[in-house]
Amino acid sequence: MLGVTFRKAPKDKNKNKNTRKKAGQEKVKGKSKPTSLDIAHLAGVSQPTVSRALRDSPLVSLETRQKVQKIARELNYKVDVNARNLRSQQTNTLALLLFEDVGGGEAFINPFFLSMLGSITRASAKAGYDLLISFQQLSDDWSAEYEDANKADGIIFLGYGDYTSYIKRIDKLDDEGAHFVTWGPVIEDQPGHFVGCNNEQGGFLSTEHLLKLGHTKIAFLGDRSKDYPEFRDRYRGYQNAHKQHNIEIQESLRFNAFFSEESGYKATIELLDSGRDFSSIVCSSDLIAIGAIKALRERGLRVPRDKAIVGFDNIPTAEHLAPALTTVKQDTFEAGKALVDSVIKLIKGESINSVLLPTQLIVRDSCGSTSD
Amino acid sequence: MLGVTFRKAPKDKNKNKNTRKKAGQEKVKGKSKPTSLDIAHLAGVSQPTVSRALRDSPLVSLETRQKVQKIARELNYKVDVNARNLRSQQTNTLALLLFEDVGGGEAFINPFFLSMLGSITRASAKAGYDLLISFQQLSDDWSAEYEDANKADGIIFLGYGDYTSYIKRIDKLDDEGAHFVTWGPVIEDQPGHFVGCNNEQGGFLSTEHLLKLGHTKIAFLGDRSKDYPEFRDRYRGYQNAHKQHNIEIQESLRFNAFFSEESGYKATIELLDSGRDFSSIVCSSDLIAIGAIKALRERGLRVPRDKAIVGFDNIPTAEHLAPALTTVKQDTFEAGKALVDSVIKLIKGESINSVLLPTQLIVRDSCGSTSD
DNA sequence: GAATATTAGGAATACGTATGCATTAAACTT
DNA sequence: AAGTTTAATGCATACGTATTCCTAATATTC
Repeated sequence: MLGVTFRKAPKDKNKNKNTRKKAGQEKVKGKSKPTSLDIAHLAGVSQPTVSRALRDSPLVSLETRQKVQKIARELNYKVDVNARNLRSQQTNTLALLLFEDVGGGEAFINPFFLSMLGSITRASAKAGYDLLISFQQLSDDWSAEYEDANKADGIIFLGYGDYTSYIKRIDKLDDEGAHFVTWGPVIEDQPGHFVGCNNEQGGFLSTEHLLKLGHTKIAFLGDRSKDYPEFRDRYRGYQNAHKQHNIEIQESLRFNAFFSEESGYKATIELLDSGRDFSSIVCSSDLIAIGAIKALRERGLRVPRDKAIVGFDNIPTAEHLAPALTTVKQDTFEAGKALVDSVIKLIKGESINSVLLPTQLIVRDSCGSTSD
Repeated sequence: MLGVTFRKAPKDKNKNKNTRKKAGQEKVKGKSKPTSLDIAHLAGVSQPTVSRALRDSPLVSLETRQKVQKIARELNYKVDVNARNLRSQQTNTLALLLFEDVGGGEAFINPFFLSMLGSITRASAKAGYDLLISFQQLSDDWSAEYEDANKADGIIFLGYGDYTSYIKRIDKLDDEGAHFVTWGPVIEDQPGHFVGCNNEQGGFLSTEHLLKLGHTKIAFLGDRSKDYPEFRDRYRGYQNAHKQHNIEIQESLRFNAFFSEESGYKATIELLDSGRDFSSIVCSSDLIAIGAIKALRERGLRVPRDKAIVGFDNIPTAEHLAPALTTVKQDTFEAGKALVDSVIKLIKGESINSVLLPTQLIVRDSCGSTSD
């Protein structure tokens, strides 16, 4: 019973074990990879039994299982994922689609997303999924063909702002029953599920911090259009904080700025050139804050002595800035976990709700005295 | 000839187009995905013809090709990559294995690698390959099963330093004829191909910069073991620069530091506590430099007035540090391109050489007067 | 106008796995 | 002791594509 014999006489000519070659390129040193059939022969069992044994199916006797697994180990056998996926119609892979409108070339990626990318990678590894990563230009005619083509079981969308430009596609995805989760503010009337930070709360925290420090003329740097809902929500927080402190908002202190250092710089210059009176700035992102600080410094203004600054995101650079930036932390670690958890639940057919993560104020030096 | 008729009468019962379900989970809204066979029927041709037509094979008449492609578009057909890969034995996918010994948990990823990750992602997208990303702990019993399991056609290894711990596996990979490229210093006697920056040149540039500024007592913060060849090479550059300027090196100014801010901090404290005389520090990485600056500042020393500092890597934070960090730039953009190019060449069976990228000194403020 | 080359497309099959069903032998029931 | 359950395994097949022949029809040659 233990004799390792071929149950099936090897089919005369075409048992071409070592003749086979990888299509095209010559793998000089490569012996062809072992298959479950090879193991079956060596173990004296059938291929299906090998398949079951390798996955520890109780349908196979313990003895057989161990024998098969031992042989597999010796041959350094690895299941061919393409065959497995094809057969089982699932891939055990998540796709991460990162939307960022870098103007091609070597423009650098927003460090906040880079952090997210890191945490998502970790989370999906921990969950036992492979992760496929891809950049998409907003301008592209992207087709989220990842699930259509059976490359992935689910999709995570990552990107700032202008989701409107691909909402129609999201609609289609939804129709097709794809499993996807989008990073960003929860948008009520949109299909799909969202994971995002509580931007309104964040805007509230940072503004309140300044108000408590006695500031009353607080500028706001962010976008005014509806294309960037996270900015809109941060502004709402800014409004709420003012309301709660009975301080009137001056609309004229609100300036457009987007995600880059440059835009923060420009907006601040505009603000300064406008001649309007202000003592501090709430920035919608850390990059904007960096630009703002640069502009202020150029004009001979010191932070926080002359103007106080708050950022948003808590990118790695924030703590090393001079002055160290007081900012609102988005917990990328938790966010990554939540995104991955959510898609996986979707894949498994469980129903989920959108997730709203809390934000946290990180007080450092850019607002001056940290009186509480 | 143009009549769109079924060449083959649809096999009685089992043409179960819409009965089919994705194994396991119910895709409530999901119609089953169209296959090449579906298109074949609609176009009145055979499945192989569809396969050829979709890839614009000249074996198919232009007329037929267009008809098939039109139908495919209408059905939103996407080739099933698993089937394709299984059949063609290639995946059009690269695997990026990132080795970093984060102590589990939320430890953050070295920003330099994050940049590399970004550039590799871009480069591989540009080359038409999907990218599979995965973290590996050095301590793990990792098995680079990506190519074995036909998940990827080639592998990129990314990581600092201690490659010795997995060299045996690399050996095995090499034996198996896997296609892989490793980021890091070229190691002569190791199998495989490398892409790396010219660390020796970088070390030379930074040290020379200080020497030209008149410094003669220059400390070096990096690793002394052989486990981190990049550090060893940077030190060599440090030595060469001294030699060229006829300045004696003081071995006692060399301290161990690895990749973290903490280690840079500790090393600097040690250095200060040793009471040895020095006027500047060459740091083996920007993170080390950040730690060093922090330590100096704590001791009431100012950079660059009291001590000059040079870093290595040019991470995004470097320019925002106070003072802005003079450092050696590793061009992550080019590096990503080179890595991807190299693996792809390997996959295509072309022979390649290891690549040594030039480094560049970025002069900012941390070394004081930028006399030339 | 017969022989040959060319073109367009189909039939058959392989890629490697997972699963529904059938089969056999052993264990258990009454 | 005959029937029934259970355990362990094999058979056949499907997943969806790409490729290697092959065939038929048309175009080309002398």
